[in-house]
Amino acid sequence: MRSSLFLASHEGGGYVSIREMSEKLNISFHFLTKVLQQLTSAGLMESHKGPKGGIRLTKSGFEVSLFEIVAAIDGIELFTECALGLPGCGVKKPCPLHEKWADTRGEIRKMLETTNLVELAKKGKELNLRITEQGGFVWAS
Amino acid sequence: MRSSLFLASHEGGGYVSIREMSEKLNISFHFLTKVLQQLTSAGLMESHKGPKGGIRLTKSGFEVSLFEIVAAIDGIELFTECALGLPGCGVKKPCPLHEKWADTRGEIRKMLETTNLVELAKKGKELNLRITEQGGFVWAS
DNA sequence: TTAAATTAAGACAAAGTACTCTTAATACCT
DNA sequence: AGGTATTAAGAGTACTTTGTCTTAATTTAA
Repeated sequence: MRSSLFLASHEGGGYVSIREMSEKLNISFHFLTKVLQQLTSAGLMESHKGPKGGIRLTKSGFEVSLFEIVAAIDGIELFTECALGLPGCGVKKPCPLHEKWADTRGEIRKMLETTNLVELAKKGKELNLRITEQGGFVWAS
Repeated sequence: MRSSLFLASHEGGGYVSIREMSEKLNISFHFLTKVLQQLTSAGLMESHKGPKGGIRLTKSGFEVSLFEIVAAIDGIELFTECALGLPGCGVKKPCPLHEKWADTRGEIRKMLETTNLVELAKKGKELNLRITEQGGFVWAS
């Protein structure tokens, strides 16, 4: 999410090197690379090798919601599975928690789905909100 | 949660053996024992050794919310930590997601806090809702 | 055409979580 | 008192997740 926000705030929309991003966000280069590979294969980002290469949001990535990022990294099990772990739990064969949990996970999902990456980055830049530990307010130029 | 619901539906309120519960709920005996130890040391349940021994909800355990069960097993980090993992994220030094995530985790917490164990068990018994995989509707007698 | 700068991929390692097993402690019953 | 049924505790194992490292592939630029 932090890397996605970083890229979304990158006005030019050009490629940003993973090395640079890893330093600005204080994330291990190799680890960040792995995460970005996942987001790339999910179609949210695209990469380019070689000098002047790097990574950027795809066109659709710019309009992507936080939900799609979560889904790409963690999957959607959270939003589909029974709170008690019972297989096949649903309206037909519900567990006692089914209804309440369905509501609640719906709220979580709604929040993620209605939160747009670019909006969030814009707000972050305007209000100078932080995306690094140090409270450094590092946004892509 | 399943074991707590099972005990909450146990009318007499007497001790139920872990062995019996593990068989009815289809949970490994040793594993269930560990989980129940956590709930016991959190004060939600009390145990008794020897023949006729077992485990039961404490007085307060009967009025406990799901939140207390979650807190005893998984801790409360989910309800206090920053969605981006930034230390010290709060109203003073917020991340761009802070407000939305604070709202959402509040919803989750509210649901858990306002859901009472005994109520849930009662509803479960009345509507014959399941707490086992097989769709067996096994509630304590 | 070669060197350098980059990401990709997969093997590897470490840490954390979930689960199991063995032994000890305790309580009941005869 | 002694045997048996039970939970407690801690060590141990296995699985999953997280994170790292090495090597390969690709692209640019001189």
